[in-house]
Amino acid sequence: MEKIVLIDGHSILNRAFYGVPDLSNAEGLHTNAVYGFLNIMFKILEEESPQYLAVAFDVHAPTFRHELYAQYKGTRKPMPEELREQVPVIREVLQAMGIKTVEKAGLEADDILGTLAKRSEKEGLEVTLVSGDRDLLQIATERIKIRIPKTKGGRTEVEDYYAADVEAKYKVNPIQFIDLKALMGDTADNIPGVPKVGEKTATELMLQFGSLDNLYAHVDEVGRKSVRESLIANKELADLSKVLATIEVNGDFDFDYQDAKVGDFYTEEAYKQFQRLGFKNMLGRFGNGITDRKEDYSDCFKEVADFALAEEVFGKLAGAGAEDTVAFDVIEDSGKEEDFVGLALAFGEKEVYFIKAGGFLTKGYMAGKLAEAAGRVCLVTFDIKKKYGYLKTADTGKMFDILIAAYLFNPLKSDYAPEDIANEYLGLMVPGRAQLFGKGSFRNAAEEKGEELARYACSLVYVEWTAAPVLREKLAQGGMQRLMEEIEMPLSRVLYDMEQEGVMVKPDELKAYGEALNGRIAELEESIHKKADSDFNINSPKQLGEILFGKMQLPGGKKTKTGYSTAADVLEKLAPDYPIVAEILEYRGLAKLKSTYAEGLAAYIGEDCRIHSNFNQTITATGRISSTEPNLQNIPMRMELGRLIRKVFVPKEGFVFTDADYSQIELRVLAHMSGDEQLIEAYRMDEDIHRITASKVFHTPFEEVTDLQRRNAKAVNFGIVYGISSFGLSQDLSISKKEAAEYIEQYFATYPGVKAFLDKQVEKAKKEGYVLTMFGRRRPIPELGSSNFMQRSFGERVAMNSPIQGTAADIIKIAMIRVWKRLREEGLKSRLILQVHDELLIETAGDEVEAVARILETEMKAAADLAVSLEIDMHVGRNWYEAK
DNA sequence: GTAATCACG
DNA sequence: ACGTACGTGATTACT
Repeated sequence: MEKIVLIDGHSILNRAFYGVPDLSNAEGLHTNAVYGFLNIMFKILEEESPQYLAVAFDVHAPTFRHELYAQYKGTRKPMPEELREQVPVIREVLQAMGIKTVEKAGLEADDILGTLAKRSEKEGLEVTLVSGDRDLLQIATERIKIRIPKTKGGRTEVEDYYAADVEAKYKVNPIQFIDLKALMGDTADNIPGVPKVGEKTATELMLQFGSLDNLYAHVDEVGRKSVRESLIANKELADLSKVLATIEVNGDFDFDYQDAKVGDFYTEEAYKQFQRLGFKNMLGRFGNGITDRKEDYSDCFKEVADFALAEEVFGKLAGAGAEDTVAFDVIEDSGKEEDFVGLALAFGEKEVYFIKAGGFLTKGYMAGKLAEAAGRVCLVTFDIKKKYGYLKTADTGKMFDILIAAYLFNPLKSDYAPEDIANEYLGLMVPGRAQLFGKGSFRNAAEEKGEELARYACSLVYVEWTAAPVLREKLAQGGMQRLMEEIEMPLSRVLYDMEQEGVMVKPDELKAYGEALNGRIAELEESIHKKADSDFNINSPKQLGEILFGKMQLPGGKKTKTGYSTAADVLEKLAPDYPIVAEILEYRGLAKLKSTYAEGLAAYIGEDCRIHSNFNQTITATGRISSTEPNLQNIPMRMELGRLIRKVFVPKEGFVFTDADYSQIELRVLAHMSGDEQLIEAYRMDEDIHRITASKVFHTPFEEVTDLQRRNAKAVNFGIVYGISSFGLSQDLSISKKEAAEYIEQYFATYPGVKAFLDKQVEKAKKEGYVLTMFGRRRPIPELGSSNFMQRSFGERVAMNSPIQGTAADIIKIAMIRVWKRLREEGLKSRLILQVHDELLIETAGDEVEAVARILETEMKAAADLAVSLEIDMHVGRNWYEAK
């Protein structure tokens, strides 16, 4: 069936304005609302693929409903200037994209949409109506879907309503929804409603009487006296509200569906508009090929097809000197020989080559040539960690990874694809891999789309070669040159080695561990099903919530929008009183251990009996490393049963594990960065820091601090690092918000330097838009510009936390590099194999235990020079359990 | 593909 | 009044 998408122009623009942080283009024109509007529109279009599209706008002329409203309450609240100036802009952009806009004097956008929706439905079209305004829910039917986009946590989510969904949510059908609104009113839409009647009462009244007319016909049957009297006294207001709430569905205007046919949005004109507005990452939607509309460099791309040319290209590489920069990329999906499809090299903007694999280019030959150049020539690539296998050398001094550089420049992005980097830093459009080959492999592309593959490979190294100096310069300007050269680039080499080494696990013991859980899991499952008198799926939060809070009527239901919350903190409160809840918690714990750890880890054990996890360097917002496939940074520790899994992580024959972790590195970093004398002094005392804090905060002699006081002080210490809020602390300690606030106040009175430091971070972030670690790593905080309270508060906490967490991350990275170097330089057999944020694990040769201990101790402590000492805890053991 | 849950620092 | 601790990744259920 054909489909039409109708968009409520002003309402979506409005949503976008308040949902997207303030943006402006080079001319200083505000663009955030236009940007957000287009994002929402593209998302909807991708999901719906309609044949027709139209956007409705209000005309700025008085309308019937405006007048009624004016009689009721003066004039409409004025639009902020920053938004007002964007209204003509979005119209121009839509026009440039060939998108139909509709407006009609005397009709509001709502009325146009209502009319078009009903008309289109009669024409036999499926209708999707996009608005930020719940008013339009009254239009919903089985074939008219209302979509309401919401910005949540930075990204847009869309709520969908067919008629049935309206009923499910509001308990009234779309027609009754008008009367419901008339009763309860809506301040956002300037519908007065009946005083004393809010959402709850209105819903009750609608359920009882079915309609506004029927309600007034039987108004004396209304139970509550105050409501009844208000209804009678305000009948006129109710009628007015109903008129205000009713959307016109028989508007009188012409609409030619041919004008609304979806065509190619990506016109020359639209391109110019997007460029003017500075929407670089949307430029990627236009066409294929490098088309910056100035010069098409792809003319200079060469696919190397004969041996002589290949020799010439490799000769160029061999002839390149220390001052020359060569960008290279290996085109492959895995390290397997058969997946290798070619090598791309760029010696300059106009010297770009793709050498196809096979024939005269083997992987070994390529590796030899690359290794020869490595360390001698400036080498640039994207994601260098994947290429160290070919480069051999451990010296990263002359290497530059544009992926890492782009990450450092803005660590908040979820994707740093080369084509995005080209867009952002070069203002260039290049075809992305997915765009050219979809999900297909390179090998497949080589067979079926040889020409595109060559072009892709060439544009890849072209981008690398061209973007590297731009990024270098940007990093230098941002004060991150040393961070890049001395920390991140060397670290990438360390991470490569760690991935190669992997960690040995005992498959049989892991299997036995998993099987040992089965008995108890089955026992708990049976008991839970019996107690609930239902064979439901305990793993389904939805079913579980319905059983516990619905069927069994346990107290404390409600929480998430999709149903009852069954999270551990909710269940833990019930566990003492309800055996079934305690069993569910135990079941959950065991199921997690079995699925994620016992079975999950087993799937990653290689033929060498080792797990080679990925250590990602360009994921986190703060500078930490992350681990995937599998995540080895969240192996159980806190509970004994889970902790036992660590016994299956073992060193190889003749080796032991040495594990060293920093003692409270974040708090020490805080002491240093804040310069708080009291906190620094506390650390110099070389005593239990939480106990000292408790003693100071609760004015208790050190020796008399109770366990509870210590526990509370510890929680406050953690809270400070997280960007304290009294609510968060109260949740953690199960105390009142007031008490939590008092703890915090006492804490700040004790450590005034800490308070000053945290305030300064927030202030800086508000002024500059970012915060810094000790080593110059930046974390931008766009949330602070938000008009949304919650987002802004989040931004404030992030401003407090990031410098601390990020500096700690910097320090352990430095330690890793230093430890790794020493192990190599001293010719030791021991290897760094894991990092868990504040912890390093070394697979230590039996005869190197003392040397390794010395290296860890020295290098971890010397990684940074702080006002307080860096302390470590170190253990040696036959497995990870014993070593930790 | 997203939400809920829970493992770690 | 707003509704929260900071940073991650894997699994499961379900749309």
